[in-house]
Amino acid sequence: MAATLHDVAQRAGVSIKTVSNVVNDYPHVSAVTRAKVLEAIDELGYQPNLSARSLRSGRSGVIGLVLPELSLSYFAELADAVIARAEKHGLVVLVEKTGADRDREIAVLSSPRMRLTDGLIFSPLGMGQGDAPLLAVDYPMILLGERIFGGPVDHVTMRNVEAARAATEFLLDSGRRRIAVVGAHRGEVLGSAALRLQGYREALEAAGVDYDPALVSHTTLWHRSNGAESMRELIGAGVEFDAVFGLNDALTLGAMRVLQEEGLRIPDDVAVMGFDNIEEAQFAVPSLSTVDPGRTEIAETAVDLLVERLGGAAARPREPRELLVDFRVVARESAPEPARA
Amino acid sequence: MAATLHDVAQRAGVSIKTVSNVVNDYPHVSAVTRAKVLEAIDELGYQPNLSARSLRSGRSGVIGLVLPELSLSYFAELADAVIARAEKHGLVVLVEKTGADRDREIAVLSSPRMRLTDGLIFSPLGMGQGDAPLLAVDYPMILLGERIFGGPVDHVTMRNVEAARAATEFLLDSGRRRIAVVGAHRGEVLGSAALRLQGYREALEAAGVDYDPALVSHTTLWHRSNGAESMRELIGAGVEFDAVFGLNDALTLGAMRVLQEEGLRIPDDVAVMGFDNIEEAQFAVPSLSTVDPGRTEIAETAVDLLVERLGGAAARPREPRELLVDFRVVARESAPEPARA
DNA sequence: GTGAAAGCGCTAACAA
DNA sequence: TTGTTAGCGCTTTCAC
Repeated sequence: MAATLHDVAQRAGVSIKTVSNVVNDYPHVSAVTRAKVLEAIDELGYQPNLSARSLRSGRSGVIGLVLPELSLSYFAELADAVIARAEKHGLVVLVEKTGADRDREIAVLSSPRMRLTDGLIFSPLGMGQGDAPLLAVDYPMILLGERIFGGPVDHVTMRNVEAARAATEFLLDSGRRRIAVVGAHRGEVLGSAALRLQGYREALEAAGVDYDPALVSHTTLWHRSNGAESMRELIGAGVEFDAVFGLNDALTLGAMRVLQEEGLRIPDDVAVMGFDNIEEAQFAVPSLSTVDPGRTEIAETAVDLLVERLGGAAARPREPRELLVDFRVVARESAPEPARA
Repeated sequence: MAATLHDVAQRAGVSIKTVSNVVNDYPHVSAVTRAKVLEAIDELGYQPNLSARSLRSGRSGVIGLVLPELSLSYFAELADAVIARAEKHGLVVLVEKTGADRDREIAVLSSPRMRLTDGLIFSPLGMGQGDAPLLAVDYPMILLGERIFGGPVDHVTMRNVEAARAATEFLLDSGRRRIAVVGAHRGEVLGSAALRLQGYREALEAAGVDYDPALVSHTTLWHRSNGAESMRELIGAGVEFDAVFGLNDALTLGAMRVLQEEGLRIPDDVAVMGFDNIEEAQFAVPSLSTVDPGRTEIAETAVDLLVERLGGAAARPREPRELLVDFRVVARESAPEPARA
């Protein structure tokens, strides 16, 4: 049986409260008493019972992280960063995955299994703008992603439109004019796909290049296989293009693979640009030019904001906040830096 | 304020115990009472307080997963599978990462932050065989990986030696004789690197091919960059080889990239074989032949064993168990199936 | 089939 | 500076 505060108190010959004070670093404890207590703690191998502490204090020291899928590199790297940052605040992370399914996302918001977390970092992929009211939960929550804007909670996200626009401009600057897009979502107005496509269109327009819908291929998911498939379709349909902008890196890597199968040279025949800057992009063949959307900063900001919300009601901001992190275009072999005039 | 059992009982006009019975699906409750209670639960939006339940019952419904790093694809995919399987058992997963640091691994074993988990799935990378006694913790634990064997806990792992031997034999069968190895760990006797190297040597010996230490390159970590670096060293040293066996996929993909930078054709000049079968291997250029070590099965077995240990003491096996999952060699472009006689 | 009461281990008033 | 006491919300005997 594990030792309790009681056991420690008995052994040290003090009251349970004194032990509690020592354990919680309450300052007004005499050095002698403290030493006695610490010794007893050591001898008994005492470890506080977190369930009890949590029941009593209403705080568990656990935050929840809800993601579509951990096997997608983007989310794996995000989770890694969240866990690292949480640890700095003395918090541990409960990871839940939804498979990007709207119903499961909604369910998790009111799931009792999540009740033992102090707050949530929530990255939906199935829910949409219309579901925003559902985010008005009675615990602290930080929203990630670009499925819902202006909701009732803090929101940390990337500059999708601007970043996609910059990526497209990068390709335009290097002389490309027929830029195929991989990974659009049909009928989507918000969401990463729609926003990035919008950035693409803005860049074309600014450069006076006509938008050609034939260049835009649609997928449901954003895995490597979807990118590969889209690229086969584009090529099969005889669409001419001199560049590809993939709406995320996984898609783009899949597409790049098919380009090479087809004997197209990268970047000579086709320049390729991705989005996400996952670690893999750097070691692909050829290495993938992409947009670094500030993933680590998103993770860290999300944790920091959540911790703020967890703090005393006094320090807690009343209004939901919208935070945008910085991005940058990373030039690699698949789309080298254009020679600037 | 959230509703409690008490509130529900009051509203339904029954005792707190009856509500508890309904919540816990205790069978002997009359249909009328049950309906009344369920209605009250619904009206109040009652959600059980898991901290209280956990304090009282001694079980939290949370299991811990301790990994070196979530951003390594192998572990990300492992975590994904663990979370999926845990959910089937109604459990949620707390993920902790250690950065493969021995001290942090040891610390996490007795960390109070882990005390609110019912049990642990533990994948160390820094601890070694000598640390086996530290695994004798007083909560259920399942050990993964190949750093410690014959320890005091259940252990689920892959057939490293046999799988590496099969991979090497595959290369030998396709006529390769000078097989470079990427990712060995100097001085290691146990651990994935040592075991896989052993399999490599066994295959060579069985085929009557001499072992040449010059072909074996060493790394500390197993990231893409380490594989790339090793490959540059091998080539720089003028070592001749007609195949590469990378001790994991990430390493191998890094190495493969350098091979291509150097103008070597894969598999014509150099056949390449990895280990892990991460999703990326399938979409690399060229697609990577590799060993599927049964990652999903490892994850699922680990969760299932842990759940068994979580169960009543009656059903609990007394002796630590050692489980090995099946592997298979996956032939792709980087090392095609040899033409069998 | 249902109720009453005890207590899991801890924290936070309040007292001393 | 330290001790006493009352719960946090739930499960679990044990009666009825």
